[in-house]
Parts: sequence; structure tokens; C-alpha cells
Amino acid sequence: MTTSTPLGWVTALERAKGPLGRGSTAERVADVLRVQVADGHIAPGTRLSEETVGAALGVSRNTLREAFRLLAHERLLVHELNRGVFVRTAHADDVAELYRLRRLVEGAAVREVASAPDRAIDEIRRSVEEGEQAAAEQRWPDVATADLHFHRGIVRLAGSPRLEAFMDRIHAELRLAFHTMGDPQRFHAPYVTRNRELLTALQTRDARQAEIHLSVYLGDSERQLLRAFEDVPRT
Amino acid sequence: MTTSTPLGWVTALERAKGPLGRGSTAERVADVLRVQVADGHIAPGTRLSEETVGAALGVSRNTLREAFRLLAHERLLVHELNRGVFVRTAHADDVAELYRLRRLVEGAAVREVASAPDRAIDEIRRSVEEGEQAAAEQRWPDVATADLHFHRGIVRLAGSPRLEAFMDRIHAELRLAFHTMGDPQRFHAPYVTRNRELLTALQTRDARQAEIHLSVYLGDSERQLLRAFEDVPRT
DNA sequence: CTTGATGGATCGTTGAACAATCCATACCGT
DNA sequence: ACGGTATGGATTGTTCAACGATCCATCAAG
Repeated sequence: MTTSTPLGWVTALERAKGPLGRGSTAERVADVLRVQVADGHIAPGTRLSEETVGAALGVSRNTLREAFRLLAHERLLVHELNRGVFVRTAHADDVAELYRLRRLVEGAAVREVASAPDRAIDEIRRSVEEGEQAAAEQRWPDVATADLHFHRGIVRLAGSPRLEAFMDRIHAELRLAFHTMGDPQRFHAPYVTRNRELLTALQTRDARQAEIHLSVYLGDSERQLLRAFEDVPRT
Repeated sequence: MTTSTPLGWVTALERAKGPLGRGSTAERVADVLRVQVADGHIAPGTRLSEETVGAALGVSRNTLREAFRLLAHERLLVHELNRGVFVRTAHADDVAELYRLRRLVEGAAVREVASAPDRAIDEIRRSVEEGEQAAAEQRWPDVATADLHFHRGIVRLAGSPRLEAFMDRIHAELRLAFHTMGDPQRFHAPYVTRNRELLTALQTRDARQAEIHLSVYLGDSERQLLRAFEDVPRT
């Protein structure tokens, strides 16, 4: 046994134990449903029957309902009394608000770049490279998730785990909006180079320039998505 | 029957039915627990036994667990696997983050005052008067809630219900931190006049001035709370 | 003082049960 | 044909009882 680092290996254990003694069944069920919904494998508007899903995942109705409560609170699912839970379908109003929110929060986060640690910017750089790599190999789903990581990195500049968790949910809801529109994922390809530009602004701690890039990015992205909503004006 | 306003009474019904045919039992349970906890009637750190609370509210354990999941997701309760749920106890770290968050979000919201409707500012004015009235009559708990309404009004300037809901939870969590410190509620009294100052800045759409007032307010409030944490350095 | 064993209390999860609600269908009178 | 209404099946809302798993305080032993 290496008794070398009296404090080192203990904290290492603490870090490792995270993924180990994971959560309750309800939380694990919520986890798998969350990715299925966020990845668009379950179409928006789909009703999730307690019996069907419960049987599919091998859990009881009660446990499943706890998981549903979680996801409904995250706004990925919509809970209608006595009718069941549905995968949320976004509307044009939602898109407008989601982007207003992103402008406000991500804009404010970018402004904090001056007081952000280098590590945070490194993380953003990594997500940019991740996206460039994926784009070069035309792995577009990966481009989309890299874009997600990029914006999570931006939010992280604010240094608030709570805000991070909140914006994760906002970004997830936005993904839902894309899926509602049958999102051709190479949609996100053009933004790879933009992210690189924003990154260089951040690396030089030029908050002003970064904010401009971000504003343009969000404006274009919103326009693009809203145009899709005009073409397919679902209820 | 007044058939007078052909559209009015219909929408009036819609509004009225809201508080009427309310949500599921789990949601109603969550509602009552939420106010009990947020008002500090259940001390931070208290364990909420499923059996005890279930009996007290006359609901089954399963339904109660759904409610717990809701409140845990709102961070009012902490869910520890196989140990139960507890009223959250705030730590100094939390306080620091909560204020960083408020500076970021409320600051950004204040900057939006230019594009905010008059109605939004009226609402803020009302909360200020509400606080002044309560302070004059030394109803300090009401002063505290008026202060809460004030800041909710500020957040509302951003025009995003999602952000509003999020910040409501943040403010609730902060209240928890105050309660953790045995909050003498007249704590909030000095801020009544500050809110008035901030309001006049908003009324003249002077975002710059308003942001300064807000920044000072939050700085002082944070210092005050953190000082309390030094005196009572609980685990 | 640490280690290990014991037992009780509480949580986690399940399955069954029943009432309440919704929804599609069929029925009815005009 | 059409609007309103009954009917019945399917699904949700909620409760209850049960059992294994886990935690925790206690106590005994080293």
C-alpha cells in the first residue's frame, strides 16, 4: 500500500465513489429516460404510458411515477392530470423565451471571463476542438453535442453550479424544440467556426468581442429555428 | 346571469378554475410543505420521516415520496439515500454562490429595464410600498416577504417565466440560509429605503444607476449574512 | 479506543387493489 | 345529418400491505 500521499489518495477515492453508489432506482430510470428524450429517440408529443414504460424498464408503477415527477420538473416531460405524461412539444413562444434567456444568462457569463480561471477556458477550447474534429469527420450528432458542451462551458464561466444545472435544463429543452422540428443535425455545422472565433475572443479575455460573437450566434440560431417553426406550424 | 361581457366571464372562469380544481395530491402536499419549510416553521436539518409526515397530512407513503421528489428537486429538501429527506441546511459556500448568482441574474435583469413594460415597474413599485407599509407598522415578517416580491419583480424585468421560476427557488433557498442562522427578521428593515432608491432609478429607466444600487444592496446583504455564518460556524 | 456483532427502525421497491377520470363509441331525439 | 348523452373500457391517482436492504445506536470483545 502506498502510504505516500497522506491526503492524496483519500480525496481520490472520494472523487471515484461518485459514479459508484449511484442513486435510487427512480433516479436511474429518470437518467435513461432523460437521454432517450433529449436525444430525440422518443418523439415530442409521445405519451409515456405507465404500464408500457414500467414493463419495458422492469420497474413498478410507483417507482416510475417518481421518475416521471423528476423529469416533469425538468420540463422534459409534461404531466397532465389524469391523462399521463408526454414528451414536451415546444412552441414558437418557447423558442423565443429560451433564446431570450440564453442571451441574458450566457451574455452575463461571458462578461465574467475576466475573473474566470484558465481551466474554465481550457475546457471550452476542448469542446471547440471536439466539434471541429467531429465536423471534419461529418459525425453531425457529435457536432451537436460538442456545441452543447461549448455553451455549458460558457455558462460555467459564471462559476455557479446551480446556474449550470439550470442552463443544462434550458439547453435540453431547446434540443427538444429542435427535435420537434425534425432537426437535421448538420444544422449545427456552421456554428463550429463561430465557436472557434468566440473562443479566441475569450482566450484574449476580450469580453466585449466575445459578447458580440455570442449575440450574433444566438440571433442567427434563433432565426433559423423560428423559420422552421413557420414552415411546420404544428399545434 | 350577466351576459354582459361576451368574452369576459369566460376568461374569468378560466382564471378562477386555476386555484379550484388544483393539482394532484402530491402537488398539494408539496405546496404545504414548501411554505412550511420556506417560512422556517420546520428548522433546517430536520428530518422528515415518511411515516410521521404521511400520518400528519393523511397521505400514503408513496404519494408523499412523490412530493418529496418535487421539493428535493427544488433544493428545499435534501434526499439522502436510505436515510430520508431533510430540510436543507445552507453553508457559507452556498451563500456565496447564491449571491454571485443574484448579482449575475438580477443585474442582467435590471439592465433590461429599457425594454420592460410599465406594468412590470408598477408591480415593483407596489412591492416597495408594501414593504414601507409593513415596516411602518413593524410587521417584520411582512417586510421580508415584501423584499422577496421586490426582487421577484426585478427578475421579471427579464421577461422570462422560466428564469422567474428558477430565481424564485434561489430566493427560497436563500431564505433557508437566513433561517439556518436563526434570522431575526427585522434584519430586512434597512433595505426598505434602499429598495425605494432602486425603484426611482428604475422609474427613470436609469439602468446604470439601478445596477449600482442593486450591487450595493447585494454586497451588503451578503456580508451581513456571511458574518452571521462566522459567528455560528455549524457543520 | 478500535473493531465487530446484534437488533430495531426506516427507507426502497414491489404488487395488488379500488376509485376517479378520460375517451371513444354507440345511442338518441330533433 | 347533427348536437347532446349514456355506456364501457382503459389509464391514471392513491392507498395499503409486504419484504428485503440499509442505516444507526448499542453493546461486547479484542
